[in-house]
Amino acid sequence: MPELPEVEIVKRGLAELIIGLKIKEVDSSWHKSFQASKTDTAQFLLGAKIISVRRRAKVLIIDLDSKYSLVIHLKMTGQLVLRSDAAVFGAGHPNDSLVAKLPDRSTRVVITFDQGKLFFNDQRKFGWIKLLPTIEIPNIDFFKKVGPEPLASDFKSVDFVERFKRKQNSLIKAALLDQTVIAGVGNIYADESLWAAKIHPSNKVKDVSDAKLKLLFEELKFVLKLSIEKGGSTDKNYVNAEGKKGSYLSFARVFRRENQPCPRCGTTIEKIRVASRGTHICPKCQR
DNA sequence: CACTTGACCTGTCCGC
DNA sequence: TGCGGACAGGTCAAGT
Repeated sequence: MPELPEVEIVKRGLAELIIGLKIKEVDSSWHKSFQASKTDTAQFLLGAKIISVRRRAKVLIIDLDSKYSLVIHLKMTGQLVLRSDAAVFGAGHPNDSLVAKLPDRSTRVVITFDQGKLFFNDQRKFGWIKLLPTIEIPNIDFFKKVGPEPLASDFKSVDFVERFKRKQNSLIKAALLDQTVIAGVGNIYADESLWAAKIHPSNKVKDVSDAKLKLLFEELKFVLKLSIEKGGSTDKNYVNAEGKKGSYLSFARVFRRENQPCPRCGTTIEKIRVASRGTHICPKCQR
C-alpha cells in the first residue's frame, strides 16, 4: 500500500495535525521499528518540537527544532495514526472510533506529544523510524541513489525516457519499480500505468518505443494524481494519519481485478508473475 | 557490471 | 477444523 500517493496523504495529514507539537515520550516494542540511540533520543527527540513534515519517494521526514529528524519508511504494512487529546479523553473527537483500539498488537512505536499520541503500527515489522541529524538525510544511501519525483513540475517526459534508457535490458515493470530510476512507484501504480499505456510488463525496456515511454509517463502521473485525490489505495492495512482508508482501488482498472473484464476491451484480466511480483494485465490490450 | 532472487516478518487464504 | 505452503503493497544484500 504505502506507495507515493499513500505516503503523500499521510504526510499531508500529519502536517495538519502535528506541526508545533512537543514530543514528551517515545516507547518501542521492537528494536528494528525505532532505531535511535538512548543518548540521541534523550538529547534530540524528547522535548523537541515538530517544525515540518516532508516526503521524498516513499519516505516520510518529520523535522524537529533540535536539528534532528524522524525518518520513516512504512514498507508494506506500516501505519502512522494520530490520536488527539480529545480522543484520548473521550470527548467525541471525529476519529475516536477509528483509533479507539490503539495501541493494538501491531503497534511497534508510540510517540507521546504534549497533546495526543502518534501510533506506528506495522504488522510485518518491515518498516522503521530512524532519528537522524536533518543535515545528514541527503547523505544516506537511499537518498543519494533515488530517482526524481514523477510529479515534480521540473521533471519532463524527455527526462523520464532518458532515465529508462539506462535500463535497456530490464523488464519495463522492474524498471518502473526501481527507485533509482524514478521515485515512489510500487506494484499498484506500476500495473495501473502499464495497463493504461498498453504495455506488457514483461517487455524489455529496449523494446518499448519512446512514444510508448512518454505515454507511460503521462499515464503514471495520471494514476498517481487520481490516487492522491481519492486518499490512496487501501487493500488491507493502509490508513491515513486519522485512521481512515483510501478509495483508489475502487477506481483501479487492473490491480486486484483478475478474472474481471478489462474496462477497455472486455477481455478477462489475468494475474501473472513479472519480476517476481504479482502482476495484473489485460492479455489483449498489453503486448 | 547489470540484473534477479532471497531475506526480512506476520497474517491470511487456499487446497488437501 | 487442521496443517502446510504460497502469497501480500518494499527494499537491501547476496547471488548469477
